[in-house]
Order: sequence, then C-alpha cells, then structure tokens
Amino acid sequence: MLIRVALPVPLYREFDYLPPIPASSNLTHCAKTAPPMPPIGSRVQVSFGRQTLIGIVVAHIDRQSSDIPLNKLKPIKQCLDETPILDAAMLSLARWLASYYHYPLGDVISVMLPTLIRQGKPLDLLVTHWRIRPNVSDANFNSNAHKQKQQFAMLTLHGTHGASEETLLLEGMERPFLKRLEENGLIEHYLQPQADPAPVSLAKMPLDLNEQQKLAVNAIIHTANTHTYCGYLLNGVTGSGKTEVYLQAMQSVLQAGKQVLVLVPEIGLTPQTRARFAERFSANILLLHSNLNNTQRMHGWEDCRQGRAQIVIGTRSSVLHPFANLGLIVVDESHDQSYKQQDTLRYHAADVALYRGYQLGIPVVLGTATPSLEHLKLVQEGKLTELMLTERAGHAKAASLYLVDARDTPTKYSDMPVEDKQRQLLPNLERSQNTGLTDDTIAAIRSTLEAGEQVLVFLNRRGYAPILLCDACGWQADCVRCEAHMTLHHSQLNSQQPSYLKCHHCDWQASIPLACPECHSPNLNAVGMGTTRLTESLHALFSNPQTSKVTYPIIQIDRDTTRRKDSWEEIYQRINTGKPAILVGTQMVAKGHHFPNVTLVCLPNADRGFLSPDFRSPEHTAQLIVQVAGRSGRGSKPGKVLIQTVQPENPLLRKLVRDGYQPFALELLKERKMIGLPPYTYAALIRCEAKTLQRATQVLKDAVVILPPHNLSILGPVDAPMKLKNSRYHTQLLLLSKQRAPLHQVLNLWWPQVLQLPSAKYLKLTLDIDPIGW
DNA sequence: AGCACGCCGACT
DNA sequence: GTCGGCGTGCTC
Repeated sequence: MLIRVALPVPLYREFDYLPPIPASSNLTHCAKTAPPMPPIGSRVQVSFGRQTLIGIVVAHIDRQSSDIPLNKLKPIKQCLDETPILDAAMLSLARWLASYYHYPLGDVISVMLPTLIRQGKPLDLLVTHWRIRPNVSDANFNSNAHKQKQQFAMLTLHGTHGASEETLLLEGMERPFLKRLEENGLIEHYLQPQADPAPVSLAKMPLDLNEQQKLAVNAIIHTANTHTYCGYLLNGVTGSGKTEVYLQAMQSVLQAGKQVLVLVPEIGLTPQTRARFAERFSANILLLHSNLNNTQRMHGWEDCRQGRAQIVIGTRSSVLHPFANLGLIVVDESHDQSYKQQDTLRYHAADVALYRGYQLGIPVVLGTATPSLEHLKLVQEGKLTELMLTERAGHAKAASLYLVDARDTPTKYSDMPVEDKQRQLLPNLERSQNTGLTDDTIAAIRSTLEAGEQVLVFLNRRGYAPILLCDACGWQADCVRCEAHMTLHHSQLNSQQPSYLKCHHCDWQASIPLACPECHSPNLNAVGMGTTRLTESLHALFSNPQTSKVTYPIIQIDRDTTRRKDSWEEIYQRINTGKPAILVGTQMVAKGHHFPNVTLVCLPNADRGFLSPDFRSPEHTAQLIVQVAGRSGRGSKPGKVLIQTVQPENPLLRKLVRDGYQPFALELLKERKMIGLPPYTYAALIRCEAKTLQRATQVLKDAVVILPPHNLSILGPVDAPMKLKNSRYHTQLLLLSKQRAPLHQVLNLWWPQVLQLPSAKYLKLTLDIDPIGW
C-alpha cells in the first residue's frame, strides 16, 4: 500500500509516499508484520524535494494506482498522530472546498488547521490550572493589598482543585495577580488536560414566543430531532426576536448533548456577545475572534473537535472548524459581506455552513432582517425554507422611513467627482456653512434633541473631507500609489492634532501643501463631507455655548475615534446615559449595537449607493439603510429615519421607503433575472495584479485565447474598479454562465493552465467563485 | 511556495 | 579568478 498526502503547496495534485520505515529496534522483533500505516486524516512529516513538510494523509492506495514509478517514491519520514485529526467529514469538506473554489487541496487543509497544528505541535494539550496551596488555609494581606486579597478570595470559591486559568480570567482575575500570589507562596499552578464540561443547563427561563416565533422554533427543532438537513432563512424584521428563536432552538439541541455553532459578522463579535448566551445557558461557550493568539486558536480548535466547546460563537473561519457532534449552525446577519473571505481561499461562510449542514444532516439557520438576493432566490427555488417574523416583540414599533429632497441645498456639488480641470465653471461652494444636511433634517434633529432624545447621523466616510481641491486650477490631492483621492484629516476642535492627507486604500500619508503644486494658488479647499467635518458642523449648530443656551454633546464614532483600546467602551457609556446627544457614525454603528434612546436616524448621503456602477450596490445600500434604521426606536418610542436624496423620484428608493426591504428586494431580484445577472447567472472572476497595466492585461488576454470551447459569457479583460492600488495595477476577467456545472467544467480544465501561462509569471492571479463587487 | 541549479557582472 | 544576481524547473 501507498500513502497519498496533501501538502501545503500551491499545486493541484497530491503526492504518494511509501509507508514509514519501522524503527530498527523493532525490525528483528516483528519482521513479518506490515509496516505501520498512518491513518487517513493524520499528520505526517515527509521529505519533499529538498525540504521537509507536514502534510495530511488523504488516502491509502495500492501500488498500482500511483502513476509515479516505485523507485521515485520516498518513505514517510515520521507519523505525527496515532489517530486522525481530521475525520472523514472534514476531509470531504476539504475536497468540496478545493473543487468548488478551485483551490489546491493541501492549501485548503492549511487554511482549516490552526498554525501550531500545521507546524506539527502534538495534540495532547494541557492547560494551566491554579489552586490554593494545600497548606494555606487563610491568608493575611497587608492593608494596601486590597486587590490581592480580593483575587485570592475569588480563587477560594473554586475549592481545593482550583480552576483553569482561562476560567479564572473570564471571571475577572488577572494574570499579574495570580503570579504575585504565587510568588507569595499562597497559590500554585499545575498542568492538566482540559476537563469535560458539565451538561448544558438553563440559566434563565426562555421568553414567551409569539405564533411566528413558535412556528420557527418548532420547525428547526423538528429538523434537528429527525437528524436531517434543512436550510432555513429566518427572515425577521429588526426587533422581531430572531435571537430568542436561536436561543430556544439551541436549547433543544444543547440539551440533546450536541454542539451549536453561531456565526457572527466580523465586527458583531463584541465581549457582550458571550454575555447574551451565557445569560441563558450555563454552558462551555467558546468565542473565536481575530484577536486570539496561536495557542488560544489551537486550544479553541481542539475544544471544538473534542466536543468540549458546547456553544461556539465565531466569525467566518469558525465554519471550517472540526466538531465532535455538531447539532445546529446559526448564521446571524447572514446577508453580511464579511462572511465572504476576500483573500486566499475565497469561501462564503454561509454557503459553507449550508454544505456542512447537508453533510452532517443538521439544520442551518440563516437569520437576517435584510436577506441577500442569493438567499431569497434559494427560497423561491425551495432550497431554503423561509421562516418569517413580521411582528415586533414587545411594544416596539417599526421605524418609519422618509425621503428628504436634498437637491436644492449647498451640498449639491460637493460629492461630484472632479474629473476635469474646469473647476471654475462650477458654482461657488459654500463650504464653511455647509453641513451636508437640509433645513428639514436640521429642524428634525433640533426637535428630537429638545424632546430629550438622541439622534444618530450615519455617514459612511471617515476623516474631514474626501477631497482637497485647488480653486484656481482644479488640481486635487491624489494618492501616488492608488487611483484615489487622498482624504483630508483635520480637526478644528482639536487644534494640537496636526492636519494631514491620507489615502484610505493604502495608508499613504502626506502633509498638506501650503499652495497648489501646479499653479501655486493658495486657495486649497476641502470638498465633501466626512464624519469629522460633520461633527464640527453639528457642534456649531447644536453645541456652541456662544449662540445657544442649551448645548448637546456630539459624539463621533468611527475607526479614528475608537482605535484606542477601551475608547469604544467610553463612548458607549456616554451614549448609554440616554441624555440627548447627536451620534455621528460610519459603518461601525450599523451593526449589532443598541442605542435605546435614539429616535431619529439621519442618512445625509446614503442614496449614493443607488447611483453606483456596481449592480449589487442598491441591494447593499438598502441593507445598510435598513440596518442603520434598526438602531433607532428600540425602546418604547417609535423611530424616525430621514434619508436625504438627490433622486427623490428614484423608483427603487421609493419602493424601499414605502414598502420595506422585502418587496424592494423581490423587485431587484426580478430585475436581475431579466438582465441575466447573479444570482440568475453564475460568476467566476479572475483578478490579476501586476507592476504594470500592460502585464496585468496581457495575461488575461492570453487566458482568453486558451479557453476551451464553452458556452459562457466572457467580459473583459478590463481594468478593475480601482485599477491602481498600492502601486500595483489590477485587471479582471469575468466569466458568466447560465448554469453552474458548465462553468466549473471549464474552470477545472482551464484555470490550472492559466496559472502555467508564461505571461503569468511575476504577477498575482486569483480566481473568485461567486464574487461580490466586480 | 520553496529550493536548488545554472549561467553572466563587480570584486578580493 | 570568485561571489552573487535571479531565470527556470521540480517536488511523490
């Protein structure tokens, strides 16, 4: 027999090896026994060319099945595991990912394994536990060691065996104090395998469900109890109690002794997330987020695999974890873009979740208030079962949406791209007075504040202004490495903070020129509105003690103001006082957070998305509008949402405002069907990145030439939406097909050949299946 | 992807 | 006369 191994190399094939040579001491002893075969799914160390690599055994084959002559085969150097670390289900998941996303199997497996496991770390994991030293009964602390005393008391609660460090840290103990107590001879640490958790129990009674919620919970539980697969789209408006449906479906699965995986969007994973689940269940909850170190990742992975983690809450990549007995997958906010991996293996976590559910025979719940068109289509085809929640829980009322005509305001030209050098032809921009808000919007803000309530202004643009423009000749500050304007960062309120220009695509920074580099005019002006500038304008209007008796705090929430550790926490505290205030936020405020006293939401230029060339833009813009709108009126007071628009007659926008997301989305879906766009066609996008535009285009031209006979629509090669980014040129080629199968057939044959093209050297080529954002 | 082999410029 | 540039080719 031979051993077929998947290795972490970007090659679309596996490699065959001879069984390991038994250690010589055994040779005399049992010469007749067959050589030890590393089991399928275990790690092996092999020599590969001149290097030594760690791979995963993917098959045992007989000698004839290998197309490599026996004399070229090398033996396995070492077996790293006695038992498989990936079971048959995980290997078939890996194979499916490899074939669906046209990615080398070995690389897929690399993505699935935590770094330390990939590097060969042994899997008998031990964790640090702390306990009171046996001879210590009580301790005297001197009066200034309050904290030590308090921490010692916390550990006492765990009895003679103490508890694992992880548990203790979660309870609020701190490592430096554990160390200190150990130095003082009061406590000690020891290593022990992770203990199995107690069965899950209910920590708090479930809430009462309305009829729709009951239907949903019963459907999911029924699927789980019958050990079958079913994909559900839990389509529930904001505040309709989706979370309660998750919790009660989970309860049944957890009490049957099975694990639950809850996927959440990237920024949705706040420390509060654990609390929400811990409040209901006493269970071993594992949080998988991007700030874990390699050791924590490995422990988390192993806790999933061994079944010790009963509830796993994680971002995208947790859907690739192994599970001992998974019983339910929940994908919260399933429309969220962050579920699609944008580098390397470009999988979509919701699609992978559905595949895993199918594979394991368990229910998968996609929950959202704004389903993606892909998922709505799957509902129409009967491939997903829709569970509707249309009623709001409790007394909450739906926010009402209004369009505000913003055409005749000074903002009229501020967001217009400046293409030509004919700036003089544009009317004067009243920049200093420009708030980007209409009089109607300002009046609504004022009356909301006067009623003692909070306002949220959503502007998806950081910085002071997106453009720095020369009034005299039309020169603009552009990034030297990207095809983009540099954003002006500037603060009038905070004058010790220096002003500068920054590219938001590559982080290139520059100082602000004193005069135009082209015509030397000193009249350089900030054009357009960013959150900093909006915050300052609002300050002038609502927070200036010289002009008004009552002033209101203006709170800016974006990556720039929340970068510092704990600063988000501070901002959150200020908001949670509930006192009247204006919150100015970007994307960050759209997801997950509750602002109970916000009753007015203003979107000064959210309608820009309806003008964008990307065909998915109306869908994504509507999702964003509805998500932001959902931040308001969560308490007993109804919310109001003002959408400023320069296109008050836009039929799609009107439909969204008048009828709501679902009818709007179904309308868009009809349009997509008519025009033949995804999800009614299947797309694959080849992206190319090179030092020159010529090279990036040439390889795609060559690729088109070697296409086998096909029935696809080929669009391109064309320059990417941002053709120059980070000093590299981007081009792309789009393949569209009415059916999925023929597209994949072409790619199977063609893609490996494209990578081999002579013109493909020294540049980066990537294949994106089901791409978002062309 | 690594890693070696292999053939042409500036150095002790 | 060598050290070293990175072009090309292979890995069971």
